[in-house]
Amino acid sequence: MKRDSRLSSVLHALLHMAEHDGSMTSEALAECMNTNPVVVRRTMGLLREAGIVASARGHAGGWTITADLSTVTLRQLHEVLGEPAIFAVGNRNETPDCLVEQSVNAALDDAFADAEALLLDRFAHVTLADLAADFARRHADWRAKRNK
Amino acid sequence: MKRDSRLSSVLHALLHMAEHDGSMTSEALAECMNTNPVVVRRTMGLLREAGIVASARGHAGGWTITADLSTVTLRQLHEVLGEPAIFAVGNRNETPDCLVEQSVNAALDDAFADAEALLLDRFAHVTLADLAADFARRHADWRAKRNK
DNA sequence: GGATTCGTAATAATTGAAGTTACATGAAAC
DNA sequence: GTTTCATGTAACTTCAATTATTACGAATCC
Repeated sequence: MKRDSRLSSVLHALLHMAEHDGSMTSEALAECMNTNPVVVRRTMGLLREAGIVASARGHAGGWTITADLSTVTLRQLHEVLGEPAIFAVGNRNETPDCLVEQSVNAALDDAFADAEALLLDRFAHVTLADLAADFARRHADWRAKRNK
Repeated sequence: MKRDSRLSSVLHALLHMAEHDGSMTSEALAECMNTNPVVVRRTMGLLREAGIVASARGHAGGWTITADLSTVTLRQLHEVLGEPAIFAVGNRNETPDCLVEQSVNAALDDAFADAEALLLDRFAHVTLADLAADFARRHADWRAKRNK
């Protein structure tokens, strides 16, 4: 399967929107993310349902962030995207009759559950505002280097 | 992407082999794992290169475990399988020019790296002998329940 | 020598994300 | 009100990765 990069994509889009005054069209977002406007609409549509962004049609339409950046966590975004499977490796059969396989599954599930819990906890403590601040830092560094 | 279940498969196979006296053919392993003999050979071939199992051709041929069960960890098996990608989600672009995307990637990569480290550490502390012991426990429970 | 079993290459099936096309719907500009 | 711009969606195709299958060669034992 292809890797799911929607979380990465929406973060990229949201940060661009945060830096941009006014709304941005699907096409503009698609261009700066190297993808397709329809894909943008699909994923941004999920965020709209969650009240994180709003969309407007017609002239001067497009997408805007409606939520406070400091209240939106990566974990929330992960949930909004439908909590896609995090791991690319897993059990062959989730509900096996075979006792051997049950032992194997139990051991693996345990480890995966802990790793997932850690990841989601990390996600829960990173907000869009944090990312925006990190970007501002990088941007300042970049300008300092350029003007040196 | 389809989920990689080779680690699960290999563990299943190894535990069956551990319970079974003598060698087991690819076909027998394939049957108890609900898969194809060729798939078994492919994956077991990697374990053979690592010295964990041995194979013999012809009459009475098949696969046998050569390593001490208490020395083989899940982490080692993961490595033997080529350290497949653990996560099904990830960054859209690993080396972006865009500073925004660099911020996003940095945050995600950080969290993923920690989760991966935890997972591999857990894997490093589980041996085949542990799994065999867990199976023995389940098997005893099952027999007790059956004879009640 | 014949049956059995691994070894392996080549190819197809499967799965789910991502991309594309096409067209309908709604809002602003003129 | 008509044109233009933009979202909303359905349907379909492409793409990437694992897994399954077919086919045949090579080795081993009876």
